[in-house]
Amino acid sequence: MISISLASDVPIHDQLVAEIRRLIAAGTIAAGDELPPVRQLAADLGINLNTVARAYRDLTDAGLLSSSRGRGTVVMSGTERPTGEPAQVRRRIESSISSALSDAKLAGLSRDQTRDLINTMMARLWGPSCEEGASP
Amino acid sequence: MISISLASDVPIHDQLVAEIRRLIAAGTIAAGDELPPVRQLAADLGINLNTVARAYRDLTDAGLLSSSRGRGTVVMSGTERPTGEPAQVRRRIESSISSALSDAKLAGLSRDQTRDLINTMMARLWGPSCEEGASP
Amino acid sequence: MISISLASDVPIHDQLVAEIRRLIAAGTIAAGDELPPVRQLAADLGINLNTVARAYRDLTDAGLLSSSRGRGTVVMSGTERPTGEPAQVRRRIESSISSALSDAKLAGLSRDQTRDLINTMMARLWGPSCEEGASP
Amino acid sequence: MISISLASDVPIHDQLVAEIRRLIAAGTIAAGDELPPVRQLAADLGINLNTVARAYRDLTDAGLLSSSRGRGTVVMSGTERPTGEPAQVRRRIESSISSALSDAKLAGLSRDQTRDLINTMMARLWGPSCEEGASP
DNA sequence: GTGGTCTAGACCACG
DNA sequence: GTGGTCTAGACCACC
Repeated sequence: MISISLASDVPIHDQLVAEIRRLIAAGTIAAGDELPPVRQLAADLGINLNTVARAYRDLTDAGLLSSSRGRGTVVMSGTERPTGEPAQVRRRIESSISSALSDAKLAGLSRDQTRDLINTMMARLWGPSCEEGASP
Repeated sequence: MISISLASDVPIHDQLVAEIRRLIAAGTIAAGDELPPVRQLAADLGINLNTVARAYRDLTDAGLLSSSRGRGTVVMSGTERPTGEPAQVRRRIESSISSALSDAKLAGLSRDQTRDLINTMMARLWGPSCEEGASP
Repeated sequence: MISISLASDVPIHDQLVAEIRRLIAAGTIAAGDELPPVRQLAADLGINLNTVARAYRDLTDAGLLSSSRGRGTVVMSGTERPTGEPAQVRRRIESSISSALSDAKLAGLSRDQTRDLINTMMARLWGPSCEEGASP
Repeated sequence: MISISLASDVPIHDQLVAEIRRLIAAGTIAAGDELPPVRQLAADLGINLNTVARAYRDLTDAGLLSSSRGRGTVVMSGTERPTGEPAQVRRRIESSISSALSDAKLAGLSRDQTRDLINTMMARLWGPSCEEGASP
């Protein structure tokens, strides 16, 4: 369920963070669900314990996970997440999307390639769309 | 041309980096173009000189800018940019988009809200689309 | 009696922990006293049940509270609290105060502002001081 | 200049963070100053490289330091620090001081002991006070 | 030289 | 069993 590329130049723990965030956003893992123990996930992915621990810690600091010794790591309920004021949230999202799109264009992707990529990934998060299958 | 929010919780230099990346991706500033001196940009935006310097440095590290004493700061041409292998690039883009979409969903944005936001920002990068609106 | 700011960037459960610690330290709630059930406190404060539960858990882990099913959550007596060796305690306190003062100075508070703030908060914990004001 | 206790139950990297924050707040190290390389500080303190690296990273994330490969770690200028809105800052400080005072009282320190301790540590941050030497 | 990352393996505290 | 911390030592990328 979690896919990691050891060959990527993106640090493994950052990839892990992104993957877990994606699973939470997609609802694949929900508030209260337990994440696999660091040792097990590390073994499954073939990476070191500390690398997983760091990803868990980063997400705990961000308020998405809650881990405690002896009790495992669970997904926090949505209300626990410090989102800040609506305007701030909006800005943060815009900044995040702007970066992603600039990344794509700078890498040479065309508008349509980028749109396809985004549609694919939105489908993974929100479920398949009714709009995109009909027109092309 | 560059918009910065001092109230945002996103670090100012990160906002600057995102904005400049956007302008480069959009072609508003092209390879070889000179960026304003750090002092001038800092004064224009009402922010600290060091903040601008750090943004320039981050972009220089990323290979998008080239600065040297006396020559100012210029945009590198696309072909000089170190992009890495195609598969790596693809992964990096996917990772970037995945994070942005997860951000949006975790912040409570609906699929349509996110789609609208993306369309707006794509229009700023690639020009207005023919699909989403009839007027332009 | 407990004041929480939803707008603050300090995690709500951390605010709750600090507030309850303050009430215990001030003697407002004493050893053996029962704390309100998580559901009630959550409803009173208008926050999520899990948030209160986590605060109670953190305090239980720290040895200040004791909760068990059916008995509710009660304040532990001071003698039962695991404090560690005197030297360790001293170090921990110093570390805690050092952090607080550094926080204040880094945020731009002057010596007098910080002193006033501390005096106010000491008065809430130990009762009004004879030194700082003539009236009480 | 930096003092660490290996015997303390406070994690070493947290002690390091607190110490460096203190030095920055006290002005002992100022904006633009370079911190010792991770390897050197680790050797000086007799601890591991990674432990120092983690402290540096935590402070970098917090916006107090700026480190980049090959260039060392420097203290950020005050304007770069994301402090947020005044009201938020005030709340954060209050929360920090409240915790410290509760710590002290719960550990059994008297009002006077706590006051003395605070005066000592304020003197280290803001310089010796004129007020405290005269009366007792 | 610098910081950043990852691995391997150990110990601790908690439940 | 869990997560948290620390050590030792390696490699990388950057300057």
